[in-house]
Amino acid sequence: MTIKYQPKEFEAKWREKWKTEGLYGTPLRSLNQRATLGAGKKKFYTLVELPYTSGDLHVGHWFSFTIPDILARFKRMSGFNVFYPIGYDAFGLPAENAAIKHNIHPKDWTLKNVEVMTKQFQTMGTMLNNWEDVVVTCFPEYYRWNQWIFLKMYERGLAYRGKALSNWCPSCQTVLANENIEMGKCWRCGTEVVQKEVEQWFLRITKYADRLLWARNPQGSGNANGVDWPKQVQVGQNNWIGKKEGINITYKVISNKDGSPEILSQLNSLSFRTLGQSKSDKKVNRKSFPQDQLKHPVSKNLGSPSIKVIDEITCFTTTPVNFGATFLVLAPEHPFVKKILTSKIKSDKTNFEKIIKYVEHSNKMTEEQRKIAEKDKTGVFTSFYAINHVTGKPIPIWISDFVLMNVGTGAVQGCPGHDYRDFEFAKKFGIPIPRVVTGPNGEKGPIEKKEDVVEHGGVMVNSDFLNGIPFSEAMQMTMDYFKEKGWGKRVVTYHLRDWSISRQRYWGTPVPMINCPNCGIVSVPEKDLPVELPYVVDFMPKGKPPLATNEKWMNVKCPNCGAKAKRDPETLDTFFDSAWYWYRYVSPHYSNGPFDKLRVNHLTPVDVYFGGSEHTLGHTMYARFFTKFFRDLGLVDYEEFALKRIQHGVVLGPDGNRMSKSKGNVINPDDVVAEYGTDTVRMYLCFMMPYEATGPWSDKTIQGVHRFLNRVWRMFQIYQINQKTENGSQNIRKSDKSDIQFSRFHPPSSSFSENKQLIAKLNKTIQKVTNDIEKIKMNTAIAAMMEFINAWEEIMQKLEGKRLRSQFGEEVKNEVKEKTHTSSPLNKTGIQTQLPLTISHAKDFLKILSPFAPHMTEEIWRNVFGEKESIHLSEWPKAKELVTETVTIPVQVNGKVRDLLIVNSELLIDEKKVTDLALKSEKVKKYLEGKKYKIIYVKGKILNLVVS
RNA sequence: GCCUGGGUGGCGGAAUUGGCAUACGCGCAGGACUUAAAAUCCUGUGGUCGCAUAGACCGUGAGGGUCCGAGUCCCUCCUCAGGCACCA
Repeated sequence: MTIKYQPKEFEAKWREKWKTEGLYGTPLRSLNQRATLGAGKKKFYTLVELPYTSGDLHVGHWFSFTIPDILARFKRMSGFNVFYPIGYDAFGLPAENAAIKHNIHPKDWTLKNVEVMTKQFQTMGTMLNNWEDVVVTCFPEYYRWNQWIFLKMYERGLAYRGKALSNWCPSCQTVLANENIEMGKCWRCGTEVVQKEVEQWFLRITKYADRLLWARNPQGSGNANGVDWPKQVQVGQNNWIGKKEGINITYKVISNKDGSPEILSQLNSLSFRTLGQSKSDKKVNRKSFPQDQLKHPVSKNLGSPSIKVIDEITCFTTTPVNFGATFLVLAPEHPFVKKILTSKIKSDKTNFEKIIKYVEHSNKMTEEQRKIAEKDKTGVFTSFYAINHVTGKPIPIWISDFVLMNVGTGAVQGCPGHDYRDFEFAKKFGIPIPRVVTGPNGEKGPIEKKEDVVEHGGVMVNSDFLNGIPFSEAMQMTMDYFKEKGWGKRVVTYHLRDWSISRQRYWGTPVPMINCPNCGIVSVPEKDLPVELPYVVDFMPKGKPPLATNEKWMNVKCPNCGAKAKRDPETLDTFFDSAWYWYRYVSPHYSNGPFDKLRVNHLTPVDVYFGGSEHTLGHTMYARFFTKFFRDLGLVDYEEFALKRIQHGVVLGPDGNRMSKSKGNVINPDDVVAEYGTDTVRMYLCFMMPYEATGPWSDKTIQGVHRFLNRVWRMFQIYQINQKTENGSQNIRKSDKSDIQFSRFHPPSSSFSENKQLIAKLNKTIQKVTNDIEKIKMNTAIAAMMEFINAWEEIMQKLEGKRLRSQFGEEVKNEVKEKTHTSSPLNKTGIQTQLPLTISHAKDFLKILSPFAPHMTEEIWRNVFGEKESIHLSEWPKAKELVTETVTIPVQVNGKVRDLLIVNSELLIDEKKVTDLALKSEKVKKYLEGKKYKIIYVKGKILNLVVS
């Protein structure tokens, strides 16, 4: 062992040793042998989102795996049976893109990456413990169970064939992922991408919408659904599910008897009852509707010989402010629009031209583009009118792309006085904007500016029988009223849509279905699983899915009737693969089902699930969905698969930008490991920022933790108890001056003179580190250990200094100077160093550092202290409650700190004594000067004297 | 736009949840050791005014409020980052 901290000399050695000693062997094997799985230690399942097989491991992977590794190691030392596995998410588009671009088969590309990444992962020194049984989602052994799950869903009606809008390249004849669209054009051929309805497989996740909602725990523990997940996820998912209670209102669309739309003049000539006269502020009883008050002329008009009802349009709304509804807007894909386009319903000629143009234009835009609000509202008039039920007036029907077909009913009623979006639309197209709700200060004037719009709250006005009723109550009344009148139906809608899972791609799980000319869609029988992905296909897009190019694979016999049939050439979304993988981790080679129920019962739910915040809405929700489905199958007996979720941030490049090859700001972990060693990189990733934060890599700050490890390393040289130094300092290199300088802490023999203060500090540090690891605050845990080393060094220096002074008087300085010049100064002085910590104390400190710096601590543990068994199998130290003799109490006068009192612990209870002590202080006296004052004393914390 | 989370020294960030703001680290300045540099070690380091290791005042995005006491709680505003389903 050399004095200088040179991690390269031992890090690889220990990793090798740990492997041969089976230190991180998977606990799964022993599970098999155990008679009862529940016996023995408590389990702790630490899970990190499985990495995608992109090739190079980057420093972000280190970040996401190192922090959980520290928790896992800590838990193991604390007596848990820890399961900390890994696997690879191996299917997906990038593999196929690489294939297209570089002419490598996706499988070869992926497997090569698995190999490279595994090597890199292993230099991280994590205790990941399933390398022999690593799960790779592109192996048939794995995706076989994807297919099994799909079939189970199909059996239960949860998987179905449906249509959805997709990005479509008309030239390549294929569906494109968003990432394959550049400036609205296909990445390969540059053709303009359009939205096209494509038939595909869906999972009925909407059936689980209510179960996926996060409900606050009534006990107010902060937990929801019995588990501890970030609020960000709970709120985000609930918004995404978007449960809304409202009403579907059906409007009658009218035209002339001959079908021509120009009826406005006729309508105008009809007499309408004037509504909207305020009926005082008298409250209306909810229960009694003014059944007969609204005898407006609608029904009469509808009976008019010149007008007929040609269609109905249903609008969904949560806020039926219907006295203020002055128009309807349809999505460009709305069936009514289709009827106009196909001339089933004839609109005015000039409008017809405009409508065709408008719809064409909006088809080209992706939904995402359409959602970007705040741009100018656009739209065309259909030339038709609907009748507002409560005002009896005809209101124009428009088409606009701000209305999305798959939200609600694809048609909205415009109430411009109480909705900003409707207001803008009405303003732009000159549609009336009546006020039906008072403003925050009771305003009743006309609505002219955006600021006048009232979206929530207020009291109804100009609304006939609703006048004077508060907004939300009035909405409920309106809904009840419409329901009673048969004009609408109360409905619950969800923003969540069914999950489209089929991809017209090669590199994924084949959909285990067969299209038979006689029987239609037929499941592949369970016994025939897996439907293996054929190696030979043409994965250049040519108007059909790549799998369809392998005739041999495509042609099968129908399992039902034996007729010639075709396989489904589509593959499953990779989110399907990752929606249940942690169950497979538990029994990676199990062949009687997706997983071994017995093991799953023992090891799950997952105790902590680490991952990126980018999966707030996608992956984690699908994973929860699958868990609930598994519960319904009787495979698990809980609703939530992870008891706790922690989401990490991103390590940015040194320039503060996201790391990317093109920017040249990528930190390659291999490089930094070569420079500082694994332990330093691990420590730095913990120390640089909180786990949830996002921030830049710093080449400077990493040197700080390296220095820290260096100091720890050197400190432990004192405990070099196998007396190497007795035989001279042959291990000290003469050229290495810094080592020699350090050697003033390096005595030939030592005695212990325990320092109470330092031992109290050690216990505090153990406590702090223990708490911080539990809370995943690794940065402050390291800070605490740094503080401890600072204190330790300081005391060592004092001991050293004291002794030197007493022995050599004023010549200390020269002595020290001389020491640094000689190669074996200690022999010369023959100093006996007093150590403030015993070996067992020192070991405790080493233990709490070991999850962070596993290699260095192991080296010291075994080589300095001569331990036979790994430090990582040792027991986590327990902090002792040590009562410190004195406590510092700040004394404030009028809230400003004026002095610090050092008070004996026993006196803390006694307010009088503490106050008396404070009053003796000159610094405090000065501010009191015989004035009257009030005493506020918080025991053991602070004393505040308030002068009036 | 909506939602979520932030704004604290030159920088990354602490602060037992209302009790000494700036722990720990980086950087910087000075010193020791070196022919020199690197490395290492020591000292200092929020701002303003002081001969100052005397002291005073000001300081946690802005403004107001509650309180003996506010980075922390309340109100109004400014601002930044992330998310908003065929992306791993």
